[in-house]
Amino acid sequence: MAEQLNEQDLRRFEELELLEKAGIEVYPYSFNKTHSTKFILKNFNDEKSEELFNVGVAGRISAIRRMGKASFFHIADETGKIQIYMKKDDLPDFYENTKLLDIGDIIGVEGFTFRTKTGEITIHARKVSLLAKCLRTLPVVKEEIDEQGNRIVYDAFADKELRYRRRYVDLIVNPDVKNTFIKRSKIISYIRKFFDEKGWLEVDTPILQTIYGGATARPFITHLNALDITLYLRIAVELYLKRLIVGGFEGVYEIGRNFRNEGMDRTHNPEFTMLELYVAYKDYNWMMDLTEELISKTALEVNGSYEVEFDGKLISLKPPFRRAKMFDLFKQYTGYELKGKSRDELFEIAKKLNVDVDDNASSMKILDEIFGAKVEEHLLQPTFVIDYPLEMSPLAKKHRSEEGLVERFELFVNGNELANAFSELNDPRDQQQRLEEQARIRAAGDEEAMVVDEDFLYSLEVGMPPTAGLGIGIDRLVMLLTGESSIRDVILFPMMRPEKNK
RNA sequence: GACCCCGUAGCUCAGGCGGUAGAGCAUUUGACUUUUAAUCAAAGGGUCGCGCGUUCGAGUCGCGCCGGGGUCACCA
Repeated sequence: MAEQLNEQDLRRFEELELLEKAGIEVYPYSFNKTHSTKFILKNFNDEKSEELFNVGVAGRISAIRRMGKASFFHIADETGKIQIYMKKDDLPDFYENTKLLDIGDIIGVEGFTFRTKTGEITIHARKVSLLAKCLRTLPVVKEEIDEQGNRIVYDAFADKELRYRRRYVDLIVNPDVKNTFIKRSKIISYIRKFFDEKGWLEVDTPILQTIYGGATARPFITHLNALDITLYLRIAVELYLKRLIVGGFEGVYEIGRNFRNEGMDRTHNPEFTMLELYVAYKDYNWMMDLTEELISKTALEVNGSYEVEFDGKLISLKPPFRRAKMFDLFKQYTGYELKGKSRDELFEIAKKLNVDVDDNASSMKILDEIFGAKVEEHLLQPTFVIDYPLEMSPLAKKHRSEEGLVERFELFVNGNELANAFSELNDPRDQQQRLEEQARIRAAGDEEAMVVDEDFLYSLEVGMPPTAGLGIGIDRLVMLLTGESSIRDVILFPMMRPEKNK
């Protein structure tokens, strides 16, 4: 991308020098900002305008309308925009310099608040200070409010590549982007509050791990020079949080970054934020109730409503959520009873359903394919899919009454997986067998199968109480609650291929 | 990884039938002391993503590469 200075950028560097020559301190050290623009707009009272007679506001110039010996600016701070009125008579020494101000410059304005003829609350400047010059031309976005009160945006900054690579510009120019990330922050802090009130402990466990586990995925590999060993960036926090349950904590959670060295698309970024929660003495039924409470309350907290619009589809997060056993869903949407079927029978059924499967696919793989092709699309409204086949879930406890199944649920919303939870497997003998089975699959060439973690097995032998565990993909939850359909729109700095210098 | 679409001025986009590049905003100059997509007048600004080829001539056609978006696959 162009790092060169264009005509307009050159002019800005020139203006900086002209301002400096005019005796202006172009990079001062601070500014006495007394009010936010939002506060002023909310609290200005025409009857008592003297209350906001001495204000200091600061922000970035977003619009300029010069009219000879008077000018109107808009400046934007974190909370919003406010109009500034500058008049030559009131700024005798500075007014000439206002010609050297550009859209994007950061200024501080001291003055009094009034309402213009056309009714807009405005700061009448008594003193204007340059706080930082914007030396790079920003996209110019113009806005109009129509009679219905709708915001019409002209020439919005729309180039996705530049918006992601220069998120700071995106944030300056596209106010909705800022709102998305404010909402993201609110979602995460609400979840913390919700868990903290339950008395559970937020913990930090290693990101650099000698053995990675807790999920099936390929890791990022790195090296620790001090010990000359290979380390992996974590793909999940599961096994460490369970060790803490063994250690005697009864409720622990972690909200943190996981790293998976796999494909990137609309719902996958190589690093993503995961929430995991483990609570002792509980099972997955209890966890289902909790998940429902958490998701619905979070929606209400940040959106003021259980309803979410996604791609024009209306989704209701009002509890209770639908609960359906996995094999009942298969029966409902394919017409076939798949429970207890052999691998070859499943293969035949998949063919009849026109689901593409590899000739040598395992029965798990076939079930997964059929689920993805025939069932997921029906799970628009929140649905707990319950009781998965054992082979798909090496860390989940065997079902108390159903042979071949585990006590596991996944929450689907809008056809996407949002949460995954089990009654955690705490029998070390069973866990050992399952991990050894994973190791066999791995040896047979599946790079994503799990690695045996001997210390984790040792911890189970020390004894883990019955425990319920939950994982929620925070990025996907944020997507759901903001209506964004790309994970890149809910991650501030999404992974991008580096630009090549030409 | 496969396929489809896109890449033209700082931004948003037009041109695409091959003849040497256009609009709006932004910028510069001038006018304007309550404007608000301010207005009016004039001017400047482009290796048309990069490279190779076809052609008298390529932004336009072909091939390759780079970057982005989307669909699928892989994956949770």
